Amino acid sequence: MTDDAAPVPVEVPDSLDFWSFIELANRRLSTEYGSTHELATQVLLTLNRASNVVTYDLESSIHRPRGLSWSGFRLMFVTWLAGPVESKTAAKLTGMSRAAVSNLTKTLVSGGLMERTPDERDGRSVQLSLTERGRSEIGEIYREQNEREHAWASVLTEPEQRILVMLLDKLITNRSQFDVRGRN
Amino acid sequence: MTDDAAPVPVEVPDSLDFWSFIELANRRLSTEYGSTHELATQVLLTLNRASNVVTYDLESSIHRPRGLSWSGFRLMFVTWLAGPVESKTAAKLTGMSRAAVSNLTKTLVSGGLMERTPDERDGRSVQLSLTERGRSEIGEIYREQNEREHAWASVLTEPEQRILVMLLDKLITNRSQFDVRGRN
DNA sequence: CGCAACTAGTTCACGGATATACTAAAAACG
DNA sequence: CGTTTTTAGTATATCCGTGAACTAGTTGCG
Repeated sequence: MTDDAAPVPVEVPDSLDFWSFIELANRRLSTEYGSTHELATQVLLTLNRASNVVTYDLESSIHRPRGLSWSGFRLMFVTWLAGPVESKTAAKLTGMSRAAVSNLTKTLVSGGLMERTPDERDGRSVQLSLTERGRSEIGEIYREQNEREHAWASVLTEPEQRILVMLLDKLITNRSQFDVRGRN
Repeated sequence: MTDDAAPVPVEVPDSLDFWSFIELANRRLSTEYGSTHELATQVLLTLNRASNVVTYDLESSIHRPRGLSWSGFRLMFVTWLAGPVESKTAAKLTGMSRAAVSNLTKTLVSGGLMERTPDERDGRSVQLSLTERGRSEIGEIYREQNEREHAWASVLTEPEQRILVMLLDKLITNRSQFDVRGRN
């Protein structure tokens, strides 16, 4: 294993970008840094980058122009599809913290897109639902986003898309071997 | 196509979670909402969620405890592997905005992990590099992260991992058909 | 040359997300 | 029943990242 003292000068192509960097990383990690689980790094680096690129594109082209944040969209989307939900459940389904949901809700309620009604049975919890306007907005926004999602996904064939989903599912689901950190 | 007026009450299993929600979304979108590019939604939803779960896990188990943010790690990682880089390039390679790099650099420099030296040829730009300590830190941190990356990735066989990388690459690279929004 | 256009980096105001600590309601349990 | 523990949600402080506006250095071109 190489020591980590000197920054070995290496041919670093100056036309490097977000993507070709992964290759560079791969090369340097294996040749200079010695035994690492290099493929694992590549998988996760690629996963992250793909996700970020797509998310940023959707957020900036669709949601921001309408004054909605990415998280705002997610919360509305979840509420739209999972019916009225407890705040807690919304947090689980969107993958945000409960605090985040609480804050976001405030914004969306004051914007007239969501409603927060106290639960009758349980005095602690709150039911989130969309207002009439919220419902029609999310419908329209989803339609728009879906077109763009389609444009993204279409560079893969349908079988490829299914395999991708399957692999990602497997990556996340079969992870009971170690204790994963999750929000809350 | 169904109208988007009433929130149709539907059996929403109350044991719904982050992952099974994708199924529910799929079902409702196709049965009630009519013709959407449903598979596209599924692909991108899954992509995002997988990325978020893994990122959150790595950040909270490895980087936060050491007082480093996820972005801080990324910036150091890039600087480590791509040698001294201009701030602009670092932004490209990490996928952050130039402003983010500028802010982060301040923190890392004052923490003694990075150095910022003005470029001799171009009076506007700045070269970023790691300090001795930064270099040894990132080496150690990477080692640690890599173990956990390995644990994550190992639920897939090696060929599966390669296919996953390939599909993600394709998803992102072959997208010249439409104009993707990127930072800066 | 000299002015316009561009480029690199920084600063600032803002929104969003987190962790922590808190309030209040419900459940558990003797 | 009453006390303890758990659970739902919210307020606060803080950090991080963004876009936009700004400064300053460089390049292009008449």
